[in-house]
Amino acid sequence: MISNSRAAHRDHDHERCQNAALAQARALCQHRSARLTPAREAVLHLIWRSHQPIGAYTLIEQLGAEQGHRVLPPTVYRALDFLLAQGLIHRIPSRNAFIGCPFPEVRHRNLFLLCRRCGAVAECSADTLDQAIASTAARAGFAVDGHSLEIDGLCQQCQ
Amino acid sequence: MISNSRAAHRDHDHERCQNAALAQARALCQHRSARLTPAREAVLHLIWRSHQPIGAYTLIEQLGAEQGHRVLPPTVYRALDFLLAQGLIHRIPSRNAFIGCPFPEVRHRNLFLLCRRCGAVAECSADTLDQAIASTAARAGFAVDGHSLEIDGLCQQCQ
DNA sequence: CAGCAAGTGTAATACCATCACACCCATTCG
DNA sequence: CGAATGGGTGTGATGGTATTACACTTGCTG
Repeated sequence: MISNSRAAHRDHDHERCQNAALAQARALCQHRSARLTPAREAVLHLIWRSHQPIGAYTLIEQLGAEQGHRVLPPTVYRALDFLLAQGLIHRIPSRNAFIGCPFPEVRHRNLFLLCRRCGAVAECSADTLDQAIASTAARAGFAVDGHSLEIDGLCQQCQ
Repeated sequence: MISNSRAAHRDHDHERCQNAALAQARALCQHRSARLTPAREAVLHLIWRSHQPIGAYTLIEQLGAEQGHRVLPPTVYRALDFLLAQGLIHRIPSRNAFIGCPFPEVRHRNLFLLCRRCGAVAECSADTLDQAIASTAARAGFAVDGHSLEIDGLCQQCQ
């Protein structure tokens, strides 16, 4: 099992957390010959400002403020598409919002822990859970491509 | 484990399936003293016309056609809110769409099997999976309120 | 019958996402 | 060298999803 809940749902040195994520993203993109352009990196940076999922229009607004001029939706959505394709971020469907992926280098299936009080989202991956999903689907004769699992509740610090 | 995948993902007498769902909804609402008004029942009926999730604006359009006059969004959203609160339907976040619940009388956690080919959605509930989710969350110190699990893939008939 | 709560109708608006087209720029290759 | 190509970006318009605010009705209840 991998998880970033100890960071996401607690006080921590987020400056460091954020810088590590960006450094990793740069390294990964270089390795893949994927172009992490200034626009894309700016969006990733904004997403990593917190552990709360952020909406596309908030990004548009903040990016506009940063750059001193109006930013239009496709600019941000294109950056988001790239970051999603590279596995650097995830979309949280129930929130129509985006969150940085703490494990972009590892192929994994996701599980999000969404705290209803602080709003922070942690990401986990657990083999036992993947197996339970696979076997439940198998019992219905269903061939699994992928899944999305969001768990709502209270993180340890907010209980 | 409960599941409606044998019906949802196969040919079946859907007329019967639909009538059963409506009858059950009426009985349940009566038992709870919840008012299944004509508007609400009309929306539920439209949702049960198929096993594919249906969007709010499709409902608005179809309801307008049925009633012979323009229907506005709040009309449908209010009905949806009621049906969701009564557990008679579910929302599929990744699709922004709604699907009838085959087990409204049973308190359960949901798991949806979404077929990418035929578009039909089956609902399952499995204790082993609930336990795996609970234990994974527990390892992160997370107190679970509820969850949403969507599994994408191919149903048996579409493989 | 007054007061209240639930349900409904309507217009307007907010929020989320995509399309279509133009332009720029770096790379490639004749 | 220069045309062709393809990826990335800027911009206006549009499409799709959901909520707010306010007015009105109806049925119940004190």
